[in-house]
Amino acid sequence: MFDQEYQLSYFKDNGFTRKKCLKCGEHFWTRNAERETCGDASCDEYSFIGAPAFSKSYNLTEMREAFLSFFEANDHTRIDRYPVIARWRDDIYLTIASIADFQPFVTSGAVPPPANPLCISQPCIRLDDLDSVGKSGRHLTNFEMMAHHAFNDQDNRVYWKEETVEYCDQLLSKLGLLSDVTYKEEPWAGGGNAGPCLEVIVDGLELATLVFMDMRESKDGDITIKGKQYVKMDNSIVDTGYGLERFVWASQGSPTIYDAVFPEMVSKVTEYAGIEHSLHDPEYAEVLAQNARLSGRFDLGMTTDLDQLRNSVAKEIGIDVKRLKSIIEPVEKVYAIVDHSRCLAFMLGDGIVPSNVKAGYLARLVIRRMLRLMDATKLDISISELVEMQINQISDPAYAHRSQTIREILDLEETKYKQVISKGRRLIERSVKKIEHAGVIPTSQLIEWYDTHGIPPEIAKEVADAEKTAIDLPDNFYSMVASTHTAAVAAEAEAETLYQDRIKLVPPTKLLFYDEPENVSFEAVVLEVCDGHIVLDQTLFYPEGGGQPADHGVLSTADAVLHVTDVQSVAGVVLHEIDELDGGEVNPMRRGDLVIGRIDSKRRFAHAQHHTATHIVNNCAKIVLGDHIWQTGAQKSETKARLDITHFKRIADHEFTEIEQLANKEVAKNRHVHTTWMDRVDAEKEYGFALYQGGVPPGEKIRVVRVGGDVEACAGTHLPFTGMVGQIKLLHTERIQDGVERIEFAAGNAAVIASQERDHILKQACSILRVPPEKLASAADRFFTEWKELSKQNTRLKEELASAIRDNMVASARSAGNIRIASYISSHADMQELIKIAGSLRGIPDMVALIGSTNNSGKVVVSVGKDAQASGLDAGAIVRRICEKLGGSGGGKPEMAQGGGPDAGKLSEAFDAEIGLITGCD
RNA sequence: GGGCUCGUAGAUCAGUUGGAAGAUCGUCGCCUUUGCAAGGCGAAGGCCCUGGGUUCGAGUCCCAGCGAGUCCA
Repeated sequence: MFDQEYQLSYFKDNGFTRKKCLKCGEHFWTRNAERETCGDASCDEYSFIGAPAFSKSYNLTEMREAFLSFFEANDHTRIDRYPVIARWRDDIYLTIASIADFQPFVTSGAVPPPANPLCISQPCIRLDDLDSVGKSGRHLTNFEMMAHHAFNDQDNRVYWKEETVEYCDQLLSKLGLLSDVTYKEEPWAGGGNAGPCLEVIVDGLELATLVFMDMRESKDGDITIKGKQYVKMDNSIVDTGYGLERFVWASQGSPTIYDAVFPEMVSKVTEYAGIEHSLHDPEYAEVLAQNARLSGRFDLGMTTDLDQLRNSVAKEIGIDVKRLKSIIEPVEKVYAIVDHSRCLAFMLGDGIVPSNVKAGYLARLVIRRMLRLMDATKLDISISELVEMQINQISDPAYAHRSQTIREILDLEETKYKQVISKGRRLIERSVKKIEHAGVIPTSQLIEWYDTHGIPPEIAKEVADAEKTAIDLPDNFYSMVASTHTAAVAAEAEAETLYQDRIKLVPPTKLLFYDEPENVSFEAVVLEVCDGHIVLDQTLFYPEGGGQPADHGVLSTADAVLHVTDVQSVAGVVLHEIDELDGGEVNPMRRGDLVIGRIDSKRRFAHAQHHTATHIVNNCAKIVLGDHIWQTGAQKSETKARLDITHFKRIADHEFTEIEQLANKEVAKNRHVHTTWMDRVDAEKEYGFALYQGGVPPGEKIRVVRVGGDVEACAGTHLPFTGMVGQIKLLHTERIQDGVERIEFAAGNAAVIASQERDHILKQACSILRVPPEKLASAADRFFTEWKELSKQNTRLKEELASAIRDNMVASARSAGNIRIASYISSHADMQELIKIAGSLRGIPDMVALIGSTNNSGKVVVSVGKDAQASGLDAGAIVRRICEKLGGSGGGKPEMAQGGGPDAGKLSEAFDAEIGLITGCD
């Protein structure tokens, strides 16, 4: 496929020939006449280990600089890296490639790139190969993708394949490449785009990928790649990715990428793990080197591959597999720990807050994994220290003032993890003791423990072993867990857009509320009527969006007044939904009608107050809690608003009041609220991605709203001055998810009403207890304590009363054969009292006691002594017989039972009947 | 966004088919001891998370809420 796509004159002019790989059958370009294989990892062994591929050894900083300055010298603009958390995207959590920085708006052509052509070194995080990290010698969770990008469209052609390959070739020789390079042909597809691609391979290692993106996915596309249809795009993008860490590794020729990328950290952690001396052992060195050379061939996603790798390394060196494992596994764990620590440095440095959902969950995943590895290697150091070391290595100035928060987050996570583990151990110990005789702990139990309690099966095994209990832990445990989840994944139904077909034909509605924020009425022409929805040429009605509800109001013509109850924007066209007409009247609006619209200004004003207040509160939360605060959602109404923010612990009372005070100070300053339409690129440059607190708006121009220190891309209606918010009253906080706090508050008149409501509650409570408000707490405390004491006293008294009644009953008991029978009816006793009496009587072997109360409904308790039971009497049966007569039922144990029924008046009669029955039949 | 689990004494947790709220540790008192540790005896300590519902009767079953935990996307 695409054979012709790769016939570059650069190849032909520079001594390259096209060959077919003897092993994998793919085509590649090479200068080396003798080369028969493509050079890819599965076809060739690494040959740079111990024999560097470049004439000079580079570290990360040197290599990055060499790359960027090379492209700068070739007319590329160097741009700053983006965060590893993809704030500007709503389809992915983490930045997985440099091109992700420019998706979706730049790649689609909707927004111009920040520079063209450009070069960047973008830190990326990919957790797909988490299991291979440390073992494969080349996998990293976190890497920097050095890249140069050129964005071509019909008006502006920057460069394409020829230049891209030439740059690559020149860069390699500038870096001092000693070996030969192969360019392997490989069509690329991903994220809805596709195109031809060349993999740049040196000494068995893929160093870079040159993607020529010129197709997009389309159902009726004429080009098929990997089972999907694509069409050619009008624009085309040079998307390259040069693996910084791989270049450094190849230049050093160290056994693994980890040794090349973070040598200091590796040696420090090996030291902490107590294995640093063994690394100097020649046997170890040999094992590690062989393992490194061969591991490139294996894709370690599967356990079988790992076993194969182990076997072939053991064979090569001539040692036992067990011995090999004992040598290599601790080292692999150290590599993984070091890798994870850097991944976390980036994640937390860029502001991810660990959570049980979204990107936060990914951070926790890595944290937990690292802690587990640290346990396994018995590292006597805290996770926060290791991550801090990495932060110092990265030396990003923005990270410096976050280190305090990062330390706190990690220490908290470590504590939480330890709690989970110790809780898990106790849980397992308990269940192991329970099933002692049954034998084996089933896999299903392990899955449940892992799934619901987060207990890793390794820990379960450890505990079970210690308790000498068998455990059924299969190798494919984690995939078994995964399979229990996939069954539950529901298919996402594609939402059908309202009146899609008809709206397509209507021009976008002109939005008046931005330019005329104070205006409440307007004139417009009806463009379209879809049942109860009216489309106008222009409108003052704000359509629901950005957590702000729609405006309400009326649309009137010469002979009709229609109430607008909802307003939605569909692809730029605003639909005004009108209230149902009386008696099924037909919508009187017709295309071309002239209407006068009037919005409910009170409602609009309340929304604006809450919206502006939301920005203020968000900013104050950031000031009080730290700059890891990020809005994850917001909703406004007329009476209150809520704001969800990322925070790693509960908001404390003093923080709550501090935010409230700060917010009201901002209101009092009565600052101007600036709203401007800006080029997206300029706005991002000036304010950063903090703009996208409330989500990412589409389009080249975005509306930037500046409220004091808070700057956000926001389409909502705001007040012109902060003072118009009036007052902000924080109502309460809620933890909607681990790592996400919800602040609820009211603004303006709603704040006054909310305060009044609270006052009212306070007054009510005070009047009930007859205390002034300042004494309410102490009074409540006193009453509660007193109430507890009185109920205890009450219980004691009931016991005393019970024993007095018991004595009376014993004295008045009637004999019937070899049993005695006594009864007692109270007019006020409750169930608890009756039970106490019965309880004190049931110890008398030959006693049958019928105790009842006519308080509210009929209540009955019956006790039957041991001997009486032996003669065939059953308390449960007696109670049931009695209660049936009361219109109820009951039950219990043979020695004591209780019940009741609504018909209390029949109690005495029922008792007599029962006594008659018992004495009669006995 | 979806799934699962848990809220009972200061702590860790039991609590059978719905039928008188428990254990262990800790606390306090007494006995034993020169003292401590340990042991023996005893005691205090509970809005069974909250609110509805079902029921004669709910810690237990159902619904809603609050709080905590965990797995996955």
